[in-house]
Amino acid sequence: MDNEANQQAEDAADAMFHALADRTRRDILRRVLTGEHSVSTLAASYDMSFAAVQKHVAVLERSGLLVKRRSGREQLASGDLEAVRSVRSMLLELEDIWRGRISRIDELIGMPVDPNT
Amino acid sequence: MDNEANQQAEDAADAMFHALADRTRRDILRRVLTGEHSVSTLAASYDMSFAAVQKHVAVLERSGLLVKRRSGREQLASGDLEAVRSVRSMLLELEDIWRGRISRIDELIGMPVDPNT
DNA sequence: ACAATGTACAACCGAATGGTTGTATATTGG
DNA sequence: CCAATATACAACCATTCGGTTGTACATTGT
Repeated sequence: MDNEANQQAEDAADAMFHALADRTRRDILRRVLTGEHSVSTLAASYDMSFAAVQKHVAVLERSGLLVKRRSGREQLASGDLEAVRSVRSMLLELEDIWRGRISRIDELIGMPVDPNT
Repeated sequence: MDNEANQQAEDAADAMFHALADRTRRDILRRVLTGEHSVSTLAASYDMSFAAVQKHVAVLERSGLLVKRRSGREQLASGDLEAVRSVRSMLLELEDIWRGRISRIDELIGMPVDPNT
């Protein structure tokens, strides 16, 4: 597994988790996952400047979790389901790592462990 | 739905996603999910000071993704599977929002959403 | 007893974050 | 054509972040 691609994967993970680590951005993401919203429409929902919301949208866009589409003077944002899925799969991978510990301990101690849940 | 509990949930989400938004911390989490590791052992794996690694461990601990147990002079860290799961469930919730299964966004709209995939 | 080990934490530093205001540039409606 | 709307982006500011070094303290091994 080349370090090249892994590095890019880590960069992507950094960007996505960082994008999710702010409640305003998570809220924006929830909204744009229900359908397209212009940046102005989104901005109207929060108690902060338009520029601040626009920057949050930019962070989400850079992470790939949100996609923008131009329509006249408006920029319509929508959430990217596949990106959300890819984040979830990273978490699943972590859980699989944990399951690896179970089987090892099972071997070592001889104590049968139930590998479900 | 009380804002009290929701606020706490958002705080927890902030902490967990923030903890995950750093590749060193993700790597530490992978290690401690395979089994217990002392902070020194972990620190030896990275090209940075012991204090830096210790702070990363502290961030993970504050987020709940990592738990520490004292054993003599050592502090043994292990990953908390349930916490990882709770993060994954947040992502699943987002995917459910996309599917339109969740009415959840209290304010605003009932935009019709195409319920496939 | 005491030197070595493992951990915690404070103080500091440069860079990044999350917010602001202000300015510039398209696009639209009348 | 012109004013209003929608967006982008720069400059700035306070705070947080990720790293450092240094100090303090408890536990261990000899």
